[in-house]
Amino acid sequence: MEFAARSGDDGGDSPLKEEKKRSDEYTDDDGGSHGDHHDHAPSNKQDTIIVKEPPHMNKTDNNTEKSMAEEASGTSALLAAKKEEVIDKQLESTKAEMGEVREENERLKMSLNKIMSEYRMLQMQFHNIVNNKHEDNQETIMEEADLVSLSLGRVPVPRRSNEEDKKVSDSNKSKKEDEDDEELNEELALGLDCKFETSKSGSTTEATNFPNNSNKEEGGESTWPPPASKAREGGGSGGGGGAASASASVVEDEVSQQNNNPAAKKARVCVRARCDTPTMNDGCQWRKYGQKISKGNPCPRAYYRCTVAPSCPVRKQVQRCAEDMSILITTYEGNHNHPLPLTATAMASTTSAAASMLLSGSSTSHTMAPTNTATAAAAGNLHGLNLYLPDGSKSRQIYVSNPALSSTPSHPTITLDLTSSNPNLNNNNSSSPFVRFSSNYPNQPIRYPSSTSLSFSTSNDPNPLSWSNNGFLSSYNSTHHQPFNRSINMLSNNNLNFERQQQQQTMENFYQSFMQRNNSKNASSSSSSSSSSDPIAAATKAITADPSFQSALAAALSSFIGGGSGIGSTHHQGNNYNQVGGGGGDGENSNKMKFSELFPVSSTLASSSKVINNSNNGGCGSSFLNKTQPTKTTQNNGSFMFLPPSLPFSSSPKSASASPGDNGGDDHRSS
DNA sequence: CGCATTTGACCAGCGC
DNA sequence: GCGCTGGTCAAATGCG
Repeated sequence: MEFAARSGDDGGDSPLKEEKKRSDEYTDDDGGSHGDHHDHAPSNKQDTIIVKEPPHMNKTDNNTEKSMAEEASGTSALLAAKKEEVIDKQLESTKAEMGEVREENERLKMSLNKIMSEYRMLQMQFHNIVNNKHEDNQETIMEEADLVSLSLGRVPVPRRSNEEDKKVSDSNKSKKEDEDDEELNEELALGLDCKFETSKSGSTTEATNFPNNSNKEEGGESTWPPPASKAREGGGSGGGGGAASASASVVEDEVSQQNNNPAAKKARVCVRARCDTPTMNDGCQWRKYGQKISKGNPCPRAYYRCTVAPSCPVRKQVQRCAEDMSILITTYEGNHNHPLPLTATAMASTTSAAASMLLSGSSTSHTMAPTNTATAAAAGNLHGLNLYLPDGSKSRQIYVSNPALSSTPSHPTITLDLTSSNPNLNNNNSSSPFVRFSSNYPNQPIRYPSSTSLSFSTSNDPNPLSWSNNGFLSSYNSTHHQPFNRSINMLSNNNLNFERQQQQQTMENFYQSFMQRNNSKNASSSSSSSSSSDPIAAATKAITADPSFQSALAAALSSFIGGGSGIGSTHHQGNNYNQVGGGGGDGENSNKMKFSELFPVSSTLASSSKVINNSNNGGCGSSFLNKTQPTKTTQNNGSFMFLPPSLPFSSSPKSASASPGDNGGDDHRSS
């Protein structure tokens, strides 16, 4: 800047000075030699000739003619001289101006270079600051990693930081600088996202958004394109073959964005819930297009497709549990490409979030590109999610397993077990229902020990969560929702990346807040034996001591799991196309179920559309245990407060949406 | 009559 | 290559 300022001062004065100087030089030259000005020299010769010729013309009138000639020659000489002078002045002025312009140009260049250099320096400084912060956070997280595997959306800091540092060191090269610019932008975006959850809605939608509303469907990671290999797919009875193909292309785009992971193409969300009716009323309209007897289960599997929109690619499979006929296994596949009914958003958002978790993990397991490390880490963290929900003697668990093996990687399935009677899988507490998300993604490294859990619920919760008509968890008050409302609302932007980021940010904020509180609590009241040796218990204590924080945590988790629609996002429900599978909470039926009723659940682990039920009393998937891959699911000894999005399944299915297909074996097929 | 469901057939993927 | 299985199609059927 110093140089620029100085040059600027020179630039302000120098043009005038130089012009004046050159003007003086011009006058001097005009009176002196004109050797440089060829046009000017001949004219002087011409004047000389004119002066000399008259004597040869007439010698008689020598005097008069001579005087006239001299006068005329003098006049013409003056005129010519003036012309030449004017021309020379113009030329000189022009040259002066050009020189001025050149110099100005040079000064501008110098200034620009100076600014660029300063910009680079500031950029490097910013990089360093950001990296330091990330490293600090990462260190904190890694310190607590064995205690809480809840850093769902955390950005993978270490790799990124290293590479950026490396790039910063090489910032002299232009390419590197460009890369740094990109990196910087990303960093900046992330940083802003951390602070302003709503600020990125528009910026992050370019990749996954679609020009029209129908393309919003693929915002979710739960992109499940219809089987492209099957030519018959488009011409189904549902009609809309062309639209279906368009949707398929959209899905393919989405898939291609997801690291070309074939597994991501067929991700599924399996929901296990007790339901006396043939099917759950999840709010969407379904049309049954097939039914088959699946291996290992005498109960037929019914195939439904969404009929809300003719081109909607969403499929769902409904099947009774073989061992417990009261349990209905509903598997959702695909994303709605249309606005969902208000009553369908709960389930849709829930499944979308689950699929998002699953696919986020899947996409990262195979792609280690530096630019995608954030997603990779998030995914890895997702698979380490292990949440328990102790409710007095009972505990609810949300668990995202991270199985390393999968029999059918092409069908990664995440299971949401909402059955109430299943005993806790890992705990030997026979009466501890829990919600469990499981995924069967193969080759997924476990980033966080799955055995860790965090319990911070109170045994006697005065405010049991319940699912109200409009999809709110009624026990939440608006105050507790506020910190998360923005992020939740933004989740309805139908952008996969954004949604994921929002979820990550929400969880990250939550985590940070939690850790702060935890630390403070430990500092103040560390009398318990678990304060130092058992950070889990300490965290539990810290959280249980603060009901408001429990609610905030619940909101965060709900927003994460439910994709935001579950809490305070009713205004966006109509636009939430991102959901996986059918819709959800049948708010119209107003099953104001208590949370404990909705999520007393057991844990299941789905492996390639086969459900592993670890419960002792017969989850429907237990019969498939022999076929399923052993997962790295480990003992979950802790408990974790979790307020999952409610899944208000209507017990009385409507004729339109409820498909009686699951006849419990009435209509067995043997294809 | 229109729509949804049923159901036999077909196709593709996978494992042996 | 063959058989098994899952998934889908589409004609037939049923229902309001």
